[in-house]
Amino acid sequence: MKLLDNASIKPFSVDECADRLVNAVPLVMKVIRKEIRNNRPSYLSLPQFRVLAFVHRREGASLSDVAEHIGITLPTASKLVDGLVKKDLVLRKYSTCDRRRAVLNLTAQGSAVLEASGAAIQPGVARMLATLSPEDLYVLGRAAEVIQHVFAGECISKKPFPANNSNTKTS
Amino acid sequence: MKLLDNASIKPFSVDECADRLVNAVPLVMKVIRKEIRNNRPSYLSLPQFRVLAFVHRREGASLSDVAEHIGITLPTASKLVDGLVKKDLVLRKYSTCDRRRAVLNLTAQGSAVLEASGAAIQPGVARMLATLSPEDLYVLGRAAEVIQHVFAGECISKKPFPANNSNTKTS
DNA sequence: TATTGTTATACTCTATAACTATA
DNA sequence: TATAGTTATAGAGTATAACAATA
Repeated sequence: MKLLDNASIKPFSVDECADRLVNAVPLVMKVIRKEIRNNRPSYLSLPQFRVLAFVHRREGASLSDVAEHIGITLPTASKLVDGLVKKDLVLRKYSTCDRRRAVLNLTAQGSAVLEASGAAIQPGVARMLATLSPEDLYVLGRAAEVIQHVFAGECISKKPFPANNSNTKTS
Repeated sequence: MKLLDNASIKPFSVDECADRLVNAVPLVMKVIRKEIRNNRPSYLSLPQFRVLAFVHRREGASLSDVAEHIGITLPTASKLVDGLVKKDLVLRKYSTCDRRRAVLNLTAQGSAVLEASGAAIQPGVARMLATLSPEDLYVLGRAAEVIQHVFAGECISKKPFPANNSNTKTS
């Protein structure tokens, strides 16, 4: 598929592109954060919400996975998960293969809470885009693809995706 | 300037575009945050860095401006600024027109610290983009433009830009 | 001995409530 | 009475250090 009219575009340098990205991305992030804030239950802090969302994406994740991905230390992750376990949103078992390793999963209630909140984020952003031309929408959609391709690696744990091990026991 | 080969593109819906944005933007944000973390002086916390950067963008801003923009309460902003003033990075005077209103400015040292740190963020992102094709760079650059256009309003205080009032006195 | 996670401790960030000073 | 900011208090998030359990 031919995307651009190559005869007429003036390409951006890597540096200029990075500049623009550094300025633009936080603007979107601010809206996303606002939506999360407004739509999460009041008893869930933002860091807890992030942990909950991560466990959703990576059922069976270990505490180290959480810490590494969210960018916090192990003790902090431990305490955040403590809170989620107390609220009955996350189930913390320990792997029978390696009994040191925690195996985190959402409870039914955790899934419900996350879905209810998460569903509200996208529409908030969509409202901002409502007035854009099809061409602008296309540019944004394609840019998101490029970003996924280039930046996704940063977001994936170096460790293999944890098998959703059913050989677990409750703590 | 003709940007897209309209005959061949399949436009994204607003919803799909929002979906993609919600997934892609945090990936870039994570890299930006990492760069900030790695390049700010160790005596500056991330919230303090954000306040410092805001005062840089809005010399003469009030405490309320800081609180509203960063998304924190007035007492929190007050304490963060306290720390910056103690570190001699921010100067807090009070307007002579309205003696309740704080007037915040960077000290020479504050400017120096911010510039040194800030300069390092963009190259970190640029490194991620090094392998992209000119076409992908173009898409990212254009997307940033669209985002600026649509989302910039969210980031601007509703109040008029504070005049850099020289009629101030030290506290 | 190395790895996974927890506990202890201390500090920053954060908000709500109550207050002061100014308008 | 309303607004800008500070202070008091309490709770959450954070990291480093020390520890326990397991591999």
